[in-house]
Amino acid sequence: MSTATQPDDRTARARIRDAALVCFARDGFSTPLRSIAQEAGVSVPLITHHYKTKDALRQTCDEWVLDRFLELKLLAIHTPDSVKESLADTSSASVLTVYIVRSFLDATSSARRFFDRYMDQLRTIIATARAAGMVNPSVDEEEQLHLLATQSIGTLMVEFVLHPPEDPTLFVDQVFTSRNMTAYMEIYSQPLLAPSPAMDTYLTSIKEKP
Amino acid sequence: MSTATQPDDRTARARIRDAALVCFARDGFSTPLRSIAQEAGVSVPLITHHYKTKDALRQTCDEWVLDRFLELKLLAIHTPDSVKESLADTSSASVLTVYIVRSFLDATSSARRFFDRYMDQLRTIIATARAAGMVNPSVDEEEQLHLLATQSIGTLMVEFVLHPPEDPTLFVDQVFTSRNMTAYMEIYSQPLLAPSPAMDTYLTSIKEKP
DNA sequence: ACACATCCTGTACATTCGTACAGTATTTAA
DNA sequence: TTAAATACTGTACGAATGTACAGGATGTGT
Repeated sequence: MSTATQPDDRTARARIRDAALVCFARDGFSTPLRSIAQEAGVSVPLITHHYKTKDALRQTCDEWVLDRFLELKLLAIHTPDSVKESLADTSSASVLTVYIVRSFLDATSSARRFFDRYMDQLRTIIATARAAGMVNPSVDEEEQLHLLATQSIGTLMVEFVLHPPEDPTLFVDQVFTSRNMTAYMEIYSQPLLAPSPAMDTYLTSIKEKP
Repeated sequence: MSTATQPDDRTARARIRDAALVCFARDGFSTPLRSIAQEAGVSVPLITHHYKTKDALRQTCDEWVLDRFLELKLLAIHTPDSVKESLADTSSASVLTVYIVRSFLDATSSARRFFDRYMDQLRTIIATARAAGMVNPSVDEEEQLHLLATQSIGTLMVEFVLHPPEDPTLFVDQVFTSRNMTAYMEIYSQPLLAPSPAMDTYLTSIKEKP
């Protein structure tokens, strides 16, 4: 309540970064600097004064999101425990999620860094879940991890394209509905494909080959 | 062989459309009209002569890809039979696939049309596979279909971002490697999550609710 | 009080891009 | 053959955008 009436605590440099983060998440990285300046309440040249170029400003935002990446436990929705966690803190992490999805939609190198970071995060989660007997073993666990990470990020991307949120804050609430979670739980707990001779021979063959 | 020496059979209008298709797939929809003109070997105003605006040109390409959509059986990789089919015709369908992925990366309304079309296609495939006993039943089959379609397109998107092909022709060969297919087969034929009391109660609860 | 660094703004420039316009060649129709 | 429609090009204009430059306001150290 005390900070509510204060105009703005943050320095202009931080205000610009936050404004850029919001604009990038909401409108994509092709957002004009003029929009960011308006969002931050400053002039355009002040942006180039603090951050030399637009690319440098974006890099700063990337690093900032990368530092906050641990907040995004909700991306790891593959264990039923983490599902409940995801329902806790949404709005702050939602903007980060949308920002990352935007990075992937932009198809630049920063997406690769986010992906690597996410695989690291998911690796430990699945490892502990496997140790607890909650996750079954795999023929090639690293390759399976790669597929799970790809499916997770990809699902977010498609969901974002199909139902773009007017407010980036609401994205994760919009994605992880109970209807979606049902399909998620089922697809990962019960086999989709029925056992067949062809499938069995294929699966046993890849188990023998390294 | 006979057509190899002929300069170009196609009318300029068709050449422009094909060039736009290639440029859009390779460089994205922000490709300048000048690049398309160069690729087609014509002047820029000729493009605006045949297709009034750039958006109209893109719409024409969208319709053209939508008409050729049935060639893309390879997107339906969820049954082991269709896997073998996918190894047949690649290069022609690969450009279409990359074009569609670009549409999703662009996050415009045309992506929705592609998605609906793909769900229709996948629906019949899974229905026949289910009738043949190859695919197990689901609690909410339409919702499961939606998830499978989302995962398929999303996987293509992430794969495209992580390993962008220098030549759009080679994308599908690059994606559907045997290493990837192994993980695919396993994730859809053997449960990832081990049965647990919490999971069982969750699954039985959603089976009773409509 | 003064010099100086920092913060900040207004203006302007260069580039890129889609599109419009005027005009020329080429094909078609009568 | 002639007139008209069609295909095609060169030039240029207007809008959007990132960035550079000059200058003013503000605070800070001596």
